[in-house]
This record gives sequence, C-alpha cells and structure tokens, in this order.
Amino acid sequence: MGITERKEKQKTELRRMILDASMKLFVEQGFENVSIRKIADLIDYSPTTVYLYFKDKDDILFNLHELGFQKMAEYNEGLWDIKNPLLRLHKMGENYIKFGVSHPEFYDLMFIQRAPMQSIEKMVDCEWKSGDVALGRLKDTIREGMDKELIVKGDVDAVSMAIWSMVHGLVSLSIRDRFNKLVPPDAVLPMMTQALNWLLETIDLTLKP
Amino acid sequence: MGITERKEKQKTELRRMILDASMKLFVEQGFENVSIRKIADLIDYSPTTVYLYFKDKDDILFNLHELGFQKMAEYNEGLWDIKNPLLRLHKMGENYIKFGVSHPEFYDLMFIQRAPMQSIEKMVDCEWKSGDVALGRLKDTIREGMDKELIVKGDVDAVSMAIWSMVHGLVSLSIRDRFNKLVPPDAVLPMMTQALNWLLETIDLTLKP
DNA sequence: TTGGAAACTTAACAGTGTTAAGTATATTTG
DNA sequence: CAAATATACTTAACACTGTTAAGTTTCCAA
Repeated sequence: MGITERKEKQKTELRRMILDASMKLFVEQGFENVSIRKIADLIDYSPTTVYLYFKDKDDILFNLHELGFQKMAEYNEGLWDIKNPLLRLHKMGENYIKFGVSHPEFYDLMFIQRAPMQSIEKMVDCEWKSGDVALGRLKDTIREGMDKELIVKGDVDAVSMAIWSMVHGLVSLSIRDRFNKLVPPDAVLPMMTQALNWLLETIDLTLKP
Repeated sequence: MGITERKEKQKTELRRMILDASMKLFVEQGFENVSIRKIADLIDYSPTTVYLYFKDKDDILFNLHELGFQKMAEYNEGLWDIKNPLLRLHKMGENYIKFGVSHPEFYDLMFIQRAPMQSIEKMVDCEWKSGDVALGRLKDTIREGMDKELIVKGDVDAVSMAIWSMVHGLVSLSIRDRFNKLVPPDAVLPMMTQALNWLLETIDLTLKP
C-alpha cells in the first residue's frame, strides 16, 4: 500500500507547512497578526484549505502552545543534574523568568491567552498535559527540599502553587507592561530576580541557625 | 453664557452614555463582545459618532479600566481602620483575590489585557496612576510591618512586588483557566487562599519565638 | 473509460475598527 | 432678517477578520 502511505505523508507534510507558517507569523509579527488568510498566503493555498487540516484557529494556536512547552523544556535541560533541591528550585525559577521575558509571545499562549485552553476543553482526553508535567516537577523538587529539611515545611500543593503563581505573576505583569510605569525599564528584570530570590531565601532553612 | 454651558453639558452627557453602554455590554457579554457598532446601537447613534467622543476603542477600554479601579477601591473601604499591618496585609490579599474572582472582566482589563496600557502610552502625563496608588498602599503596609518588627525585613520594593505578583499570579491563572485541569473546580478558591496564607505566615514574625 | 472519492478553491456571510466625505442643524456675523 | 460659518451627526466605504456552503479539479480504482 505505497500509495496511501505517500498520501498520508503528503497530508502530514501540509499540516507541518501550516504550522510552520503560523509559527513564522507568530514569532515575527506577534499573536494578533496571525490570521488564517496570512497563513494561507504564506503556503500558497486558499484559506479554506487550512480548515481541512485544523478544526479552527484555536486548534492551530493550541499546537503552537505545545511547541512553546517544548521550547521551555529546552531551557530546563540539565536541570535534573542538580542534586540539591534548593539550588534546583532556584534554577527553575530563573529559567522560568528567562524563558518568559525572552519569548513573550510563547509565554502569552502558554499561560495568558484564553484561546488554546478552549481548544483543550473540546479534547476530553488531554488534561493540559504539558502544564501538569511542569507543575509536577516543581512539586517534586519542593517535596524533596522539605524531606531533606532544606526548606520550611508546609502543604506541598499550596507551596507549589504559591511559587508558580509568583513567578507567573512577575512574568505576566512584565509582559503586559504593568511594571513599565512603576520601575525604570532596565530595572524590571533585576527587580524580578530580586523578588524571586527574596522568596527563596525566605523559605531557605540553610540560611537560618 | 448659558448656551455654551448647556452644550458642554450635553457633550459630557453623551460621553457618559457611551461609557454606560460600553459598561453594560462589557459586564453582560464580556470583553470581546464590546464593539463600536454594538455600543452605537445601544445609544441609538451611528458608530462614527462614538469617534467624536473617544479617540478609539482603546480609549473607551481605558475608561472602563479606571472604573475597575474604583470598584476595587470599594472592596478596600475600611481597610485603613485596621491598625495591625499584618492583619491589614492579610485583608488586602483576601480582598484582591475576592475582587479578581468576582469581577474577572474588570480584572482582565486592569491587569491582563494589553489594550488599555497602549492608551496610557499615548497620554504622557498619566503614569498608570491607579496602579501606582494601589501598589503604594501595599508598600506602606509592608514597610510599617517591618518597622514594627511584625514581618521579616527585606527590600520593601522587592517584597511588595513579590507579594503583588503572587496574588496576581493566582488570580490571573485562575481567570485564564490554568488551574481547572490541575485542581477540582470548587477547590481552586480555597487553594488560592491557602497559598496566600502560606506566604503571609512564612513572613510573619509573630508566629516564631 | 468511467464513476466516485479526495483535495482544493471560489464566493459569500457576518462581523470587526476606522475614516473620508457629505448632510442637516444651530449659531454667529454682516 | 439673510448669508456664512461652525457644530453635530450620518452615510458609505475600506480593509480586515473567522468561517462555511457549494462548486471545481485532480487522482485512483473498478
């Protein structure tokens, strides 16, 4: 069945082309400049063809959103070589902030925009796997830190949510320009790391007698 | 000069009507369902008339955004009767979360959407006054807590940013449904307050010997 | 060779923000 | 009082958006 195989290949190829074109537009021109017509123009197909490969625009955005998680994972390569959970937690936070400010468009899609989550609503089997995995790693690190008596004890779920929320808060307020009028532009990033460091020092048991 | 006065009055009246109509649409149908044409329909004027009273759509959204801060201030009435800065900080956090989950549309406009800030860019004199004031009150409370040795000392700016970012993180992740797939729906709010409590207990000096 | 399925396009619907140009209405001026 | 001007508002259009029903072309199997 070489023919149907080749057909299948061509189909996945065009799917890839659509995603690549979306990605190109997304990275170069930002979220709100990705339109079905622009994508179609870029790959020399009619706009309606896009709908033969993706349910709707949200479906495309969801796929880009997944690519964002892949990109974020790249930032965290070698993270698990760090055996000290406190140091690892530090690095996790730093990487999170670095990723966010370096790829605001992706961060937007992954954690701010409503769009891709509506796509997830429709696909019952997916439970925001990417986000779940990332949070799971945070939880594990915090649990480990508590077990080894390196950080103050507390409900692992609550502490994880608190820490994630704080770094997300920093990144999202920065991306959406809520610090701009309060802090000089070049002081935003230092302030963010300072805030992160403060939190991690506060829960650091090794700094206290 | 009774005539020009009356004219002036009529102008501000129509301005109010436009804002009221926008508000109605905004509260009843959500952010993305506010359109110039719908506003115009509601007040029985042509869409172009709206542009005689507001520069563009962002200008209208900025005004709604300001109303959001007013609404938030209502939540914090009587806050300054609380003399204990630690208790006040607690209440501030609680109110912030309560406001966010009760008025997600307003919260969106005030702290998540990009739109109203672009309007601020254009108006040089305004330095996001509303946001600045709110953060100032947080800073004052934290400074007071540190001075009275009720909370652990640290850089006031960094600590304020950290705490604000955390509650913003909680609210914005909740509004944008990032907790939905990780926590049962009715457990989201308790988890948020738990996370807040954890942070405030961690910096509370009165709980330690 | 022909029938039918698969792949793709055309044309349209219903909506968006925004603006140039035109029309009444009301006020001021000669 | 009549003509000129300024104010308030509308019509009609432009250039977009996501999406879909219907039509066309291409390709493969019987």
